[in-house]
Amino acid sequence: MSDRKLTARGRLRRTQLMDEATRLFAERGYHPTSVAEICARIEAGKGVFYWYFSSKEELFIEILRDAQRDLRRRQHADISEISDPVERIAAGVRTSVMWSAEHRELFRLFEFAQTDERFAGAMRSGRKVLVSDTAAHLAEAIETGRIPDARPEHLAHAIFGVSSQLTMEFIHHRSEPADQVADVVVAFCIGGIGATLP
Amino acid sequence: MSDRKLTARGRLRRTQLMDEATRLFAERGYHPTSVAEICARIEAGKGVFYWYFSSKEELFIEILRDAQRDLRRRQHADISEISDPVERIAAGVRTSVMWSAEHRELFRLFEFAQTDERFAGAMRSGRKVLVSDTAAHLAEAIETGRIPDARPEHLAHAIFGVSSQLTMEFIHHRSEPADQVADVVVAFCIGGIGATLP
Amino acid sequence: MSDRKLTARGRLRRTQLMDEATRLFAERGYHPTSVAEICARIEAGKGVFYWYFSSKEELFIEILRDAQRDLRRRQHADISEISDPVERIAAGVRTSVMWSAEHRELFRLFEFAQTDERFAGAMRSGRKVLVSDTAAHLAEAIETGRIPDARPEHLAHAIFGVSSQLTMEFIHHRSEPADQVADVVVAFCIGGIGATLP
Amino acid sequence: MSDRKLTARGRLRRTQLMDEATRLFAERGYHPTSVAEICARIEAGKGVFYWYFSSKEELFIEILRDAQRDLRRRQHADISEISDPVERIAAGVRTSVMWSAEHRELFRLFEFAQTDERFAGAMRSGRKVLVSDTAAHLAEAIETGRIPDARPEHLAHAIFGVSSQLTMEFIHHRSEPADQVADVVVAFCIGGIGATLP
DNA sequence: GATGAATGAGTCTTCATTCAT
DNA sequence: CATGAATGAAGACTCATTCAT
Repeated sequence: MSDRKLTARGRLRRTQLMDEATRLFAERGYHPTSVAEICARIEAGKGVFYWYFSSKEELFIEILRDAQRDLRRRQHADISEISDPVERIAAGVRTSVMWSAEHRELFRLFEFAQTDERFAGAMRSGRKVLVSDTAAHLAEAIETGRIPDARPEHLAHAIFGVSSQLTMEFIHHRSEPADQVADVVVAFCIGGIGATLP
Repeated sequence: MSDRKLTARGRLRRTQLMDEATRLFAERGYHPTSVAEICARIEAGKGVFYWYFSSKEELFIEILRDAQRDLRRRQHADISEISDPVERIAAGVRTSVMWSAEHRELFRLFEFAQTDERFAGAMRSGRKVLVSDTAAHLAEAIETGRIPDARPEHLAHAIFGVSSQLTMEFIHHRSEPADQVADVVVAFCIGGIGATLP
Repeated sequence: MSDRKLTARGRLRRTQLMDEATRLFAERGYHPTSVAEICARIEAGKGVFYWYFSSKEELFIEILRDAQRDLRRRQHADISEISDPVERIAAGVRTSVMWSAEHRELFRLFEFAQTDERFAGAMRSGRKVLVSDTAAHLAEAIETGRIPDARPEHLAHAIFGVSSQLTMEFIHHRSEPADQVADVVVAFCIGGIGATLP
Repeated sequence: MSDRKLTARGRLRRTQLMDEATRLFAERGYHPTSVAEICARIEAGKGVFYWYFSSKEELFIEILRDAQRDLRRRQHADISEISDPVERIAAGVRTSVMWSAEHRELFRLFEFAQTDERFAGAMRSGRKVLVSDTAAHLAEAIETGRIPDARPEHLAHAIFGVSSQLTMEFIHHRSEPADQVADVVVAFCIGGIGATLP
């Protein structure tokens, strides 16, 4: 389905569909959003949807994958030149908070996706990638004695938990400035892994 | 609805309904579980359901509230006699991890509830209570100079995030022993708030 | 589905549904008839249908089975007391022509069912039963020297073909009197198997 | 539509379309086969279809007509030189069985076409032609005293019924050799009309 | 208190057909 | 001639909810 060759206009339509769906899914949830409504919003017949996606489910998975890919790309870009592993972790965390602040809708989708059997798999594997990036830096920090010994995976998930929770509560619900929240997250995590920043 | 006076048998029926619903909602999600199925499982007609609950939505909210109440009660019991605020926090965290380990299904329900407009409100207020308990201990710790200055609410949410994430990943998905995971959570959080335990 | 216990009213509803469906399927075909229409005709909501049948397909198969069972019952009744195998065959053929004359709609359903993969199986097994009844009489006739040797199955199917075709053309399309058509069928078949009637 | 002047390539495309449609209709039925699928199979856009046929219905009718024409042509060829009417009938029957054996798919299409209002008409008139060819030979046989008096049309339809049924069951389903089945058909029919072959 | 039955709006999806390019 | 894209009516089926008995 997603491998069909599309014209320029086709690509546009497909993107419209994904954007609108993302918005609606985030606003009212996956189940309460109907295919019909997504189409209506972009002023297209119900049929277009099925020209570009084979099912509502497939569309959602596609959105999820795209988003995870995007976040990861950005983290790589922001981190690549940093040599100290702890600073790398701090930068990665900051990036992820900022990204979530900018993509409120995608963030919500991630939350939901974790709770539905059908998408939990896709989410888990996506999260695994993100988390194991962090875990690698942590392993390096432990080996070089920068932080005390511990299981990198445990720490990486803890970091992930802090970022998610604070982003959701303070950025999305209370609209505090994203960079200040990021500071808090970084501080907590650095303390949590037993490191100090110069 | 919930204030109706029930006979002993009535109370039993009601509890059966809630238990079965909890199981099914956790297993396959709220939307994919139909009222008909819940009733079928306890071998009752669909009418029974509407005798005890005015809607599927109400039932779910009731489940949520019960669960939050239960967790809080347990935390109070486990904490009440501890005088050091940091130790109190540690004990509270440990309790919450253990509780989540024992109530896998309720934990999943919490996750979902956060993602649906209809239940997010109920969840937020419930979480607020839990979190503000922790925040109170943190405020005390800050005032008494046990930990460096910071916004208690920020820290409380960070703690909540670590507990949730590690519980989900390591206890529910990977089945690591709950108390060991609790140790990790506690250690990370103590470090995160800048404290040390004797 | 079909094993649900029904009240008197329930049984009535179910029968109404089957009758109306039979009529519509026969009139315009299986595919062109929608579940919605069947329900509308008996002035019921779309949901009733699915209370009694798990799918449109299941309903059709049920109709088919009922009909085959009915025809067979009637043949048994009409034949049981006849001792000469050839006369038994003649009587059976006559019964089947008369039955088809009376149940024009069911006859049409049989025709269609043969052409659709999903129902061909059910039809084939139903037809097999009918045909093998005839084949048994033929075998007896051959053994007792009443008719020349030949494969009973071949003959039975030939008889089946003659009945079907003449019923369809002359009774259903041209409305000739059923008993006269039955005479023709019997005469042709008796000649076909190489017998003579006293 | 069908009278449009086509280039060589156009004729090829049109034939491909008909062949593929015949195959698919026979395999899974008329309704379950979509225009899109037919086009996909010959690797053409959906537009092509509507360049050559004005509708799915028209295509099907065209297939039907072509087939009936072909069968009739072949019967004429096989019969033309035979002077005895009974032998002519026997030869015609044999031809029709052999043709059906070779064109399994078309045979299935005929069966279905009879059951759908839209095509029943086309089928009936086609069958009428075939049957009245046979009826003519029968009339001659009756006039010349070769067989006992009876209504030629009745007999012709009976013959048709025997051929169809035995072909379907023994050739198409049980794969018995076509010529042996043809022998059975011929024998039964000769007996049925009260004739004997020298 | 409880049940079988009914309702009908709403869901996803399919498909014949049309049309701009 | 051909294609990719679009349309939207129609279809099968689900489900929360209601109600007569």
